[in-house]
Formats: sequence, structure tokens, C-alpha cells
Amino acid sequence: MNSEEVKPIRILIADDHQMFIDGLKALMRREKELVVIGEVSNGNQAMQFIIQERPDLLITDVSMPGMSGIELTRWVKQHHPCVKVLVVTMYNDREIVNEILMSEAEGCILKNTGKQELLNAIKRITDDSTYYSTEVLNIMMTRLKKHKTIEKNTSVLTPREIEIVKLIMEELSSEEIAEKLFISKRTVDTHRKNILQKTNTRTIVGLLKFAIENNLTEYNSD
Amino acid sequence: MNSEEVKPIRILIADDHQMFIDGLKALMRREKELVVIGEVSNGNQAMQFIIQERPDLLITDVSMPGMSGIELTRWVKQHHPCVKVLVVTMYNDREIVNEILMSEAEGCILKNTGKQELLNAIKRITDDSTYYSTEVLNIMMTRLKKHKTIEKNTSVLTPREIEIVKLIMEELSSEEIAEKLFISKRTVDTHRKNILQKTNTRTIVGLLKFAIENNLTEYNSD
DNA sequence: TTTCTACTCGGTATTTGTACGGATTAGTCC
DNA sequence: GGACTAATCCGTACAAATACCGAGTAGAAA
Repeated sequence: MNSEEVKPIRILIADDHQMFIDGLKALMRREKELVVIGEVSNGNQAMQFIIQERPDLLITDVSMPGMSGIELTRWVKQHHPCVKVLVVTMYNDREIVNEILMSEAEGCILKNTGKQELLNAIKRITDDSTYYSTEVLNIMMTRLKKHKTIEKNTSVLTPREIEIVKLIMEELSSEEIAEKLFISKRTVDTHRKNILQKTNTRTIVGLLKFAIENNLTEYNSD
Repeated sequence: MNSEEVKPIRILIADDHQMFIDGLKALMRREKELVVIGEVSNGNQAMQFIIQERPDLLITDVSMPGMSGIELTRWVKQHHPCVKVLVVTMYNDREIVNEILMSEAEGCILKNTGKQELLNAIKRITDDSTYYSTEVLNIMMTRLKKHKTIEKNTSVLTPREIEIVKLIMEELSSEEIAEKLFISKRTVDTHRKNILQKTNTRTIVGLLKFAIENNLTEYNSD
């Protein structure tokens, strides 16, 4: 009964900069429920440690010599999904953030994060939730927003033309579209011609790109 | 000097369910720095109010009779970007969440959110940050993750075939591709044939979809 | 050596798309 | 009424893609 009060969270830190590990430990020292049970300086050591000790949480840097933190995260999520992962990164680069998201890490924060945010992140992650810092979210947002900005191009197309573009995207030929809309194949051709002209494209490929940029198909970025 | 202690946050609530407005107000009653300066039940009233009173924060429901909360948000962000917006939704539907993100709202939470999370959200938003609840984030995540899962299809294509797919995506015709690669147009045709077969598609349209799914073009969803 | 795969090339025919030209009808806006 | 646009339709011609058949070579794997 003595040790039943709070089950501590067993943490492994993976980072090739000892200074950073020390900093993290300092931030967590006062928290009784957080116990750093290991520190390693590269991905392979981390894998070994995880296999043997099964920590509750892995805090890892993105860039490490050899296996990167992202690869490590992928490995963890594939082989030990119960181990939560909080990725820490120096740069809030678009591509890196994307990779982190894809790697299915439970959270991501920047290295300059303060104590309170770090603790929040750990709390939410260990509560089976996720935590992504504001900066990281902003990157996600801008990525998603990008589409929106272009969207007005669509306005040059008439409703009928848009309808046709959508059908083209469904891999229908002009003839099939004609049947479906009860109009002549010639009409469809004319629409196509006008569409290509309005969208400044020469071939269907260009048209497809336009359609995706303008969300004219359920087939976009989602 | 008397009113300088804390500048209160002036809030407008827009929701067509009075009960919900009352609930929100109850949650915020104890917080001195939060002042509800207005309540409206549809988008047009909200617009009028915002023009006249310039609240610091708008809390709005997604679905309202007439102008939806999302349209309202878009209008706010376009005409009064200083007014922060927290969108509250009953459903964590994929499409709705997408719309909310696109509308550039600073935050989004579900209607069943507890007091603490609501206050957190307001705090982060008014600190020029953003707040999206865990459930909402999860939806974003699954959207982004989807790509990853499919990605292995590419392996069925040979390096040369992938090369050709990429060139097709750059709007080159078979003949142009042949010139570029110093091979016969027939060879390109054969590759095309094999590619279509391997990818189970009939036309370039289908192929393009495949290419995007498999990141064979810089042109993907990001 | 044989087998297999990736890559290469060819012929013929058909289907589909694009480029060029033209036209009519219905409706809106001034 | 006149100007404009969206939507409809047609002909001719060429370009491009797809379907179908075939085959040879180089290199790796068995």
C-alpha cells in the first residue's frame, strides 16, 4: 500500500546533447510523478532500452546521429505502441513537422519550451491524449490553409463547367459525361475546350492539378 | 488607475440555443477577466454587434439558422481580424472540422467541453495563440496520416516507370518524354501500358490520383 | 544454363482528346 | 433594343492515348 499513491511515469530521454538531457531532467526534478529511468544518446541505444525496460514515455530529439528521432518514433509506434512519444525539435520546419505528424508521435514541442508547457505536454500525452505546441500547430494550419487562398480561381468557371470538371475527375470520358448529362458529346467537348482555355492548361493533367488546387474533387488533400 | 488592474476580455456569444449561451455564461461567471458583453442568436446579429462593439473574442456555434458559424468566422477574419474566434461544435465531423480550420478560427472545441478546457482555450486564444481540442486534433491527424498508409503501392513500379509517371505529371506527352529520356516513343507507350496495368487504372486521370496518393509528384496534398 | 525481370522497340487499329472553325437559344443587364 | 454570357450543338482535322499483337537484349537470380 505504500507505493500505491501515484504510479510514476517512467521516462526515457534520447538526445545526443547531454546538455539538453540535463536541462530536461532539471525541469522535471521537482515532479514526483515523473521519473527519468534512462538517458541514451542515439536511436539504437533507445531501441535496446525500450525493449528491456518498456518506459511509459520516450522524449526524443528529431535529429540524432545514426537513426533519427523520427525513424525511432516510427519504430516505437510499430513495435511498442504503448510507449508514448514526445518529439522535441529545434526547428519548426514545415517538412520536419510533417514527418513528425506522420510518425504518429503523441506530441511535439520546440526545444525552447518552458517548464509549464513541457509538463502540460507530458500530462496530456500520458492521459492518452496528444499535445502539439502552438508553433507546431501554426505550421499545420498554414499547410491546410494554403488551399483556401487559391480557391477563387474557380469563379471563372460556370456551374456547368464545374460539373463537367468533376465528372472528368471521376475518370469519365467525354462520351460518358455526355450520356450522364443527357447532352451531346460535342457540347461536352466545347465545355472542355472552354475549361482548358479558362484554366490556362493544355492537357487533362494540368486540368487535374487545377481541380485539386480548387477542391473541385473529393480527392484532395484530406 | 482604478480600472487598470486587468483589462477584461470582452466576449460575444453567438448561438441559437439560449440554453447553451446560459451554460457558457455560467461557466465564465466566476472569472473576473471574462465579460460577456453580448449574446446573439444568428450570424447577422453577430455581424452588427461586432461592427459596433468590437469584442475581443467571439464564441460561436457552427450551425446556426441563416449564416453559419463558419461563414461568420470567415467574415470576421476578413473584415475584423483582430476579433478572435472560438468555434464550438456539437459534432466532430471530418468535413466540419476541415471547414473550421479553413475559416481561420483561432480555436475549436466540442460542446461537451468542461469548464477548465474552455478557460484554457480562451486564455490561449487571447494570448495570440490557438487552441484546438484533442478530439479535433485527432481528426486532423487521421486526415494527415491517411497518405502514409497507402504509400507502399509505389513498390510495384520499377524505377524507370516511376520516372515516367513523374514526367507525365509534369504535363509532358509521351513524345516529349521519349525525347527527354532519349528513348523511342514506343518504349514510353509500353511503359505507360504497364503502369496503367499495375496501378489498375484506365486513364491518366486515375494514374494522376495514384501518383498523388503515392507522392510521386511534388504536387501533393501538403 | 535456364529463368526471370526491367527495359527496350516495332506495327496496326481504335478511341479519345485537342484545335480550329462556326452556330443557336435563353436569359440578364444596361 | 443592344450587349453580354451560359449553355447548347455541329463539322473537320490532327494529335495523343489506349488496346492488341509482337519481339530482342542485358543482367540478376536460380
